[in-house]
Amino acid sequence: MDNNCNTLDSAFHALADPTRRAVIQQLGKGSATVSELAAPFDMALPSFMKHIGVLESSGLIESRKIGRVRTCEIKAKRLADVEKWFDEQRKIWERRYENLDSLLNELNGDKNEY
Amino acid sequence: MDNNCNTLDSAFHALADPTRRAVIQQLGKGSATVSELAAPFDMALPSFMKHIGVLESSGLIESRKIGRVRTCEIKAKRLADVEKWFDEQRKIWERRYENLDSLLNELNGDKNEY
DNA sequence: ATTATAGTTAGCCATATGGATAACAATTGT
DNA sequence: ACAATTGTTATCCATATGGCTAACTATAAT
Repeated sequence: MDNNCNTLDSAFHALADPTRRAVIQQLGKGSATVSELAAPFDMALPSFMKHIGVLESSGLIESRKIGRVRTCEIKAKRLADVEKWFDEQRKIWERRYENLDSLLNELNGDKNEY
Repeated sequence: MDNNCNTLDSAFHALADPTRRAVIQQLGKGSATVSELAAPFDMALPSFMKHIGVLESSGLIESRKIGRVRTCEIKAKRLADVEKWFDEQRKIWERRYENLDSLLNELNGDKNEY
């Protein structure tokens, strides 16, 4: 996987915002309209729509308008693409450890570093 | 996991840049100094150092200076924290599918949507 | 036909981001 | 001592981001 990758750039950027993550989480439960999605947030609609725009142009969601209502749904595949990046990183850095034990030890060690 | 979470904000933001993802990938292979990490990039050192700063303040890497050399290492746990967010999302949206087959069908369907 | 609903478009604004250069430490090598 | 190496600090700059309001369009609903 290429790190110099627009897809990952925009997906990670889209996820770097609590409003947008919350939208993703909500859409994980099922499709929803823009105003349904916007309801929990204390934010003007045009501002909220920008978040929808960022999510959609990142490929994490998709939407279509029927009548005056725009309905959004999550795109499972794009989330999977991002996870794949993590899988690949893990493969790389797990090579440094002879066995799973030393890896787990490092993970546990980190918990006590602060 | 709370979506309104500074840790995720800064980690996702840190990963939303190809230079920084490449640094993470390189550090996955082992610790390295700032100038070693900077070498592949056509970028002034102060600019590159900002990326290191972003990565470090996100908790994805850690560094310490010995003499005049600053050595960086990856922090496995923070990457794992981010992956955990994906795990939780997957748990949520997998509830919508009765079985793995319909899930896989949607994933395959997405491949042919363009 | 009016009115209410659901988005959209167009600006505006403050701050953050990602890059640069120039000048300055502080170590290390000769 | 002097020079080279390795970062660091201080500005500066253009653009992007995330919020707002005001005014608008298009589609129901009454």
